[in-house]
Amino acid sequence: MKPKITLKAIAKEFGVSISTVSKSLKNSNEISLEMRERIQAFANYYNYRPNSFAIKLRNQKTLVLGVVIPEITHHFFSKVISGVEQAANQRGYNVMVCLSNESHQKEMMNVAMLANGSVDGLLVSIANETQNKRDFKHFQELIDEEIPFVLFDRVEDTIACDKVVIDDVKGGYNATKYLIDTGAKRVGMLTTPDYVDVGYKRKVGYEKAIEEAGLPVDESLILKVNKEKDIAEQINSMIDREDHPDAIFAVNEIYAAIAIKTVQSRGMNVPNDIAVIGFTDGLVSQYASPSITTMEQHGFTMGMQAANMLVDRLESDVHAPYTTKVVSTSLKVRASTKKE
Amino acid sequence: MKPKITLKAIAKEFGVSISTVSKSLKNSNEISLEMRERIQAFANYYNYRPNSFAIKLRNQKTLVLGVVIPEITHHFFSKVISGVEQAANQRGYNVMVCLSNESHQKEMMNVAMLANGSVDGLLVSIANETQNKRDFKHFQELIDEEIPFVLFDRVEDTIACDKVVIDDVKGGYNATKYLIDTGAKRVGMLTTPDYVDVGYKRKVGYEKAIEEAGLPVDESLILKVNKEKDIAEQINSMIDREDHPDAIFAVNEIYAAIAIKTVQSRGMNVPNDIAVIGFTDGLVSQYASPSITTMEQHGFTMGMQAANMLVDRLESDVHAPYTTKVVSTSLKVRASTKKE
DNA sequence: AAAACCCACGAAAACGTTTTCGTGTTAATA
DNA sequence: TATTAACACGAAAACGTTTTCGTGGGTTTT
Repeated sequence: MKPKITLKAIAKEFGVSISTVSKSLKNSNEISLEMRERIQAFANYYNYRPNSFAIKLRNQKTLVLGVVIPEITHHFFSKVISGVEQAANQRGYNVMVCLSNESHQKEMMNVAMLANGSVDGLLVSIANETQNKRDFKHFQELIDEEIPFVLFDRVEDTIACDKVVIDDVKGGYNATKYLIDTGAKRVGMLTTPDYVDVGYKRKVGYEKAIEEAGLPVDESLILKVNKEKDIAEQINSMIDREDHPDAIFAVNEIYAAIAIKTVQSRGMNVPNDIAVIGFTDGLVSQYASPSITTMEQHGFTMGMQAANMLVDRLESDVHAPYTTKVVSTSLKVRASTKKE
Repeated sequence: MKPKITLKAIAKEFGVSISTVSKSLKNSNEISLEMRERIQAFANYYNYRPNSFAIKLRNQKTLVLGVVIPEITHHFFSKVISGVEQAANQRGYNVMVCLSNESHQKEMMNVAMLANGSVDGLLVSIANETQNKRDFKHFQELIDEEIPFVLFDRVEDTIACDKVVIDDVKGGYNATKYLIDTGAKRVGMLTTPDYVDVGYKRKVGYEKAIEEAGLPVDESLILKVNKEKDIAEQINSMIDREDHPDAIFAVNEIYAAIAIKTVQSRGMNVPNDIAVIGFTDGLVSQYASPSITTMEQHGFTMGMQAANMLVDRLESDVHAPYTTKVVSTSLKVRASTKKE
């Protein structure tokens, strides 16, 4: 990198002090108009830009927000990033993205790295492995060091901080209720292991809707998908029975899409034989055949909210009480479910 | 943020100089073992971490790579980010992501911002609008300031820098040739306006394959999709004719998916009546019905390559001659095309 | 006993800003 | 004419680190 021009160099050029140059460039009327104009013209010509490290060292602020997410290739998370980026930019901040790849180890490293002066605050969605191990000491360190952070989507209730969450219980409830309202009598569910917070909550909502409708909760219709094994095969075992469900609530769009393909491959029709509803409105839901009815998660909104909460705390009262914002889901009816 | 402990504070605590503390923490044998141990224990207890701004001010290095991409919600770009992130991390760098949202203005702002000391170098994929306007002066500024950068995927040949590209001409050629090899006689193409570099190149490959097969190039079968208008409608106008194509090469997976839905909605079968091949192996291609045959772009590989090129330049010879790496595509056969 | 050497540490510069507090000169006021 | 005010600028501290170059006191060598 070319050595950039500094105040010192300009000062030398004009035979004045550094302070004079600094003030001139800030257009301080402490300096004579003539001198100001000459220095400004010179600085402009040489494209002077203050050294950002020097500024940051002085201000102890980076104007950068750090984001740690489990996976960037999930449509939902990329939407969140977009939202974070937009809100951050509007408020004069930039965004640094780190990926945990669902690894506890990598999440800790990223958090530690970002907390170590790279950013003013962070936005984190917790990795599955971290939720499984229930090891949150890296967040405790943030609290000890008084570095503001907000948890979003995949949160942990016991951590004292700002949070932005989807109302997953309600989302699960509404999705299931919609299936029941459109005629389903036996609703199956494709979910994650219980340690995945959002999967668990959606299941709670699912069970609530089933019970409210006076239907029996059949544990054999709740499949906790093991991502390590063949997913289609696991789903197939639910469909390949006499008493297969007549509707399926999938906890994400991928499971929904695989379910649809599995149903179709067995010669059955979606939604007539088995209706399917997903979660997260990604590209797959839009372009699958049939297109998939789903619970929209509004990731973009969530990202904006989270970023704004963080900047609010950064710029106003750092010790304000913590709040939790709930972003509600909304039903997007498409072709994979029956009409009311 | 809690005021962090500094060398000065430790020095005061022990009644020694700052240099002694600094050296002790670096375990320099200039300092007596006893003093070293006492200081290290103290620093450790108070969780001392050097102030990163001070370090950066001193070293004039950030160990951060900036990335500017048009859209993060494109699966291809999120794959690239993953690759960049992994390669960067392996080599001790972090990644800062900025989105241009296909806007020329925002791209310029992001590049200027990142170049202004936030990062050691950048990775950019050019926004459509920039390609359309052909205004690349922000890159010229990077060159003038000698800030290393590498362009990837959406590049501009006239800019002097390192590049990583897909062999789009060959990809377009191979995709088209595969359609012809599996029996197509009239191959249509869904592409972008010509100013989108990658779309243009894929079209060149398409035409080459058509000509080589001794088929006529029918301009009316080449649809330059206007993203502002209803895409399905535009595609429909190509299918809704007596002499509709018997195969379609779509320049991305979204157009491919929409084409499939459009064909199906007209009561025709994919691939028997019209075969469809896409570009980019995203989730849509995997989960559409039928699943979509496509040219894999290997975004992850591309990201890793680009990041490594950048770090290589940063860490070794900054004035080495520029190179262009070509990442080849590969055909992923699925169900939207006929078998050979 | 003089010369050389080692040890353990400190002073200070450097990185580039911003900002407070002078200070010397000139012009306006009493 | 003496006092004050305005003006235009400079010195220096502060942000936190690293590193070079001393230096004083003690120990070992000839």
